[in-house]
Amino acid sequence: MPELPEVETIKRTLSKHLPSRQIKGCEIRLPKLVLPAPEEFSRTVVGQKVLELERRGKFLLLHLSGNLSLLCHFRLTGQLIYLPDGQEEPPHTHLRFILDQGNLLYADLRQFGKLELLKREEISRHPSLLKLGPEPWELTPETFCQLLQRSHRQLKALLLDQSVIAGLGNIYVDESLFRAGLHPTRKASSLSPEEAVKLHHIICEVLKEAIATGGSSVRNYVDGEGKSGTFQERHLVYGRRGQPCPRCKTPIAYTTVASRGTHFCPVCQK
DNA sequence: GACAACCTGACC
DNA sequence: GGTCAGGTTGTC
Repeated sequence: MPELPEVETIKRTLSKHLPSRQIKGCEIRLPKLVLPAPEEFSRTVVGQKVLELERRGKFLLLHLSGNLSLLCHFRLTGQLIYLPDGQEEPPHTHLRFILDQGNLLYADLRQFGKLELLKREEISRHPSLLKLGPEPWELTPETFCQLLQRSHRQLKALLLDQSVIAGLGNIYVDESLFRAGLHPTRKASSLSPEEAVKLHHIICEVLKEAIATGGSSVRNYVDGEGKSGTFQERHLVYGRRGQPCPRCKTPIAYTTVASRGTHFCPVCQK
């Protein structure tokens, strides 16, 4: 499930192939995937060139010629893959951009993702992007600290809130809280300044490490070239329920917090 | 502030 | 054959 490190990896891998490519054709097989409706979407996008790629939180933006931008969100199982000519497309491919060299495919098992074509100036007014909080490393430790101090919410619920801090999802929240030794249900305001600063540092470190290893390939995540990441091999709690805690050997607990499956060590996380 | 809805496949 | 997985939006 693409969170910040996965979307960043998709951006980086696609950036090797897409800039300067021209869109020659567009096949939309799942009408609800796109905005505006398929006919207008297709008519507008065909003939344009890809200029550059940008990531904001879990959103990917493809900036196109003609003052256009394609706003992509993968939700749980979306994939955006550059496919050289003559190669077989992955299952659940719902959209195919035919390029002057190769193809750009959008595949999505659960069909939750969205591809929205916008005029470039509409980006700054888009409701989803307007709501988005800062990237984790754009927050100073002091601002992060104040943010927690002013919230009575559970730590996990706060960190998952994209309007507070952009890019974290279930995997990286669980991993960060374990590494920080903090219980997911702790009230955000109960953290000491030292704990808050440490958590902020750990979040940034975990995300950077995940980007460096190409993201976490749990479920069906692959990058823009269809390749898996390896950060899942470094997960300490996520997906390890019942297995011994790497620090104290207590079985990793699994409960629901903030309506999400939550992995943590009941001994190490306070 | 909690939770259903959107979907399909993997798993019990 | 039922449950669960989880990001976001919309509803209560």
